[in-house]
Amino acid sequence: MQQMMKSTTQDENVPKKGPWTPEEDQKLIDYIQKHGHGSWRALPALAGLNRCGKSCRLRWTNYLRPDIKRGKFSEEEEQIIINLHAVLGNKWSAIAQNLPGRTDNEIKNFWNTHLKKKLLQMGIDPVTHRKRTDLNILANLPQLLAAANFSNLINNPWENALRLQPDATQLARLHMLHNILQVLSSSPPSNLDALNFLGPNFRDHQLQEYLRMQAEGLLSSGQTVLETKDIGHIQSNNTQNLEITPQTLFSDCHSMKDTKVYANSNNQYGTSFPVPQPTHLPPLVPASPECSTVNQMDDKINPNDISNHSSTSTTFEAWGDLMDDEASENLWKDIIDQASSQPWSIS
DNA sequence: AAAACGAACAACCGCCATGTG
DNA sequence: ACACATGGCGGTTGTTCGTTT
Repeated sequence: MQQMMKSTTQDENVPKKGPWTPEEDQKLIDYIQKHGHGSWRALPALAGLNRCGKSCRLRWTNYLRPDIKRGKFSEEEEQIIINLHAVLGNKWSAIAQNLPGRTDNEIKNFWNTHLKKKLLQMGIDPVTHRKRTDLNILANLPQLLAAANFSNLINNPWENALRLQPDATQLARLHMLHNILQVLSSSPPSNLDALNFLGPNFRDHQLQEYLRMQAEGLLSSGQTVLETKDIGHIQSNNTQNLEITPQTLFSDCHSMKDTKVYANSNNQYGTSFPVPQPTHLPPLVPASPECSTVNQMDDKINPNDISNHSSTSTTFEAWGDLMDDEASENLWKDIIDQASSQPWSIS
């Protein structure tokens, strides 16, 4: 209550906060129409407003500007936003430049309140713009539980609860590996050798784990089984030069395959795809955006990625965030470091 | 009728990049 | 090269309003 009083009782020296009154709006409009905004910092005093310059700027750019289009977003605008978001991520200002009359703030709000939900209802992850697969993890739960000794669970529930957590982490890692292997094995056979870029530690340790889990049926049933001969092939060719590209490796992560992005000198983007399509591989999609630790990955999808690979290293950093734990921190750091040092990774 | 709740959106905050002296 | 000012940006919070109980 005291806080309420504080905000309503205006100190002359402290710039006012909160909603703008029609009178304030009119003062701002009048001043800018007569003089232009000039320096935003100087504007409030000159316009007779008890606001900070920043507040005036935001009020003008987001609400009062005469070229602002208000009202509901059209279907076409919706589609443009969705398409651009798939490419640009949360680059609201860049998206706004392709929607005349709409502000970045308006688009951001519209995304957060409408489009995000709409995509979720359609079963599309609003972060990755791919079909959601977080249920895949849930689908594995019965197998995970089966893997744990059920009688022990009854006798000693706490010990088993502690055991189960690392198993889940390991499973997540193996899913990651599985996806990498699938991408590699779907490429020409020589590219399978590229797995070696992950380094001997990774290869020996994780492949063994992968095979073990596969043998024990801990990988989800719909996934392609990697044959042992392929593993042997990988293991026997350590020295071959690498041809793998981020596009190859991440074709599973990003739906950029058929996407063309155009950018003009005004930083305006255009895309030539309707809606990103799922690829043939089981996607490597984080769970819901709200609880995912790899949300940042969507930021890695930007037009620059298409023309060069400047953000590849940060993509691997995101992987690092996902994968890290104390037990195998060094192992995964090795992987990330090695991947980052590849020719296609520009730091 | 009114309290509780949730959706929508305006506004703010903090960080960062850029320009300027 | 450095410090400072300014403006842009994305994330978050606060307020309002409609709906439900």
